[in-house]
Amino acid sequence: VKKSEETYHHGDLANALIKEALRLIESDGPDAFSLREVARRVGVSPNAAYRHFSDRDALIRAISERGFATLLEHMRRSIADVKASTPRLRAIRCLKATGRAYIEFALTNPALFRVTFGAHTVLPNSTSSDAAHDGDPYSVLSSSLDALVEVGALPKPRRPGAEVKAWVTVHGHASLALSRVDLQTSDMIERVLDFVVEGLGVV
Amino acid sequence: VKKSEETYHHGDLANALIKEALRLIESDGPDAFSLREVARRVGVSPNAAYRHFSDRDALIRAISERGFATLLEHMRRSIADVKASTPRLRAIRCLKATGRAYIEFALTNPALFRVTFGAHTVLPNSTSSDAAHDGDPYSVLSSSLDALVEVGALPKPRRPGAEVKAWVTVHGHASLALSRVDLQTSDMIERVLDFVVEGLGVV
DNA sequence: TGTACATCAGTGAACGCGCGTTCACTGATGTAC
DNA sequence: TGTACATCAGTGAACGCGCGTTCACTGATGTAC
Repeated sequence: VKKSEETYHHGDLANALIKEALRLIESDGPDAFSLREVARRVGVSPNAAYRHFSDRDALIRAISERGFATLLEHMRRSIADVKASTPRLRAIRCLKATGRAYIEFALTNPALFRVTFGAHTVLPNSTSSDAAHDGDPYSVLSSSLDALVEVGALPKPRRPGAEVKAWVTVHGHASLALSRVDLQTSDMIERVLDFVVEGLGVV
Repeated sequence: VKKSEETYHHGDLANALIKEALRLIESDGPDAFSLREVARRVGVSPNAAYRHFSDRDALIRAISERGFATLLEHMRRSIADVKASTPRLRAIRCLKATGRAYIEFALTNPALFRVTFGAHTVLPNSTSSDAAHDGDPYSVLSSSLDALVEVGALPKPRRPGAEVKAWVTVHGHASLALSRVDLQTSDMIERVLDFVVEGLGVV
């Protein structure tokens, strides 16, 4: 992987293309993306990409998946960092951590965020709702809401539909913050997280 | 305007281009937009557009402005239709009407919604907050929140920051509903509107 | 009311560009014996 | 350990395409007298 510059065979071209595509998109916007430009930046001929992706769309899909994975990882780390003296406090802070991670991800990777939640993205479905495995961002959110119920911080009757309420609010803040600097301060972020907690009826 | 098909001079080309651009975007997605394609559909040579728009970007900007205007009109009409027996109920329903109009606008004109709130859009600023004139969607929201305070439905201390909370939530629902059919039902829309009202602390 | 002429709003052809994708190819690598 | 050969992962040239934009133009319209 390290001496890849020298060899005829790149070694890890698929990953290199995705990485470079991310950098390109992040610096010049989602519209600047093109297969040729990415190949150019990696230092490879345009059609080399076709060894790894069937076409332009396949590369975009790979980028989008990378986005989901990054978001998921960020949420997990954010939850892992939570410190609290009581289970109730811990559950509340974990919920807020998921939302904070989501918004921070958007602000740190604005273009990737747009691609990930772009027009053609099929989002994870809420139907697979026994979300014990936490394989995607939505499941992580579900679990943290379940935890709130378990510790008695969220009345059971208020549990249904809580995912959508939380997600919608956090997603809206993340989206709008991309073009409104006044929403980017951590103060405003904490405010919306508090709004979610309140609105859900956490006691 | 009616016999425009016959004449050499179109008569209202600027408007015709915007209208056709909207139709194109709505049927084939924002990426399908091109100056040439729009001109082609209007039945005019590609460069005729340059009589009315300095370049491609100017046309896009015009489309985006049209989007804001349509949204604003839709919100106003939605408010005008509100019926209520008490001032308090009226104020609450007006707030919900603005949100409903916003979401309905997004669902009715998904591509326009994306363009209007796209990457390069500068959104109205909350600094011009003596919003008595209601010249943009944000001001309409502000006014309806003021009305809630006036009738005593919203405690004054809860007023600050209410715009952002409401807007963010509604915008998030609108955005996500574009790719999630399960959020498109009027049931889910009413649910998120109730969530906003509750979360704001309306009594 | 009629005419001269400036101005307006379109045409048609052409430009250079970067794109996605395909083709026939070749250098590097891994494997069987 | 050495060699033959299949396979893998890249190259380089070319394609057709639609794009935004510019050029010199012309037909239609409005205005001054």
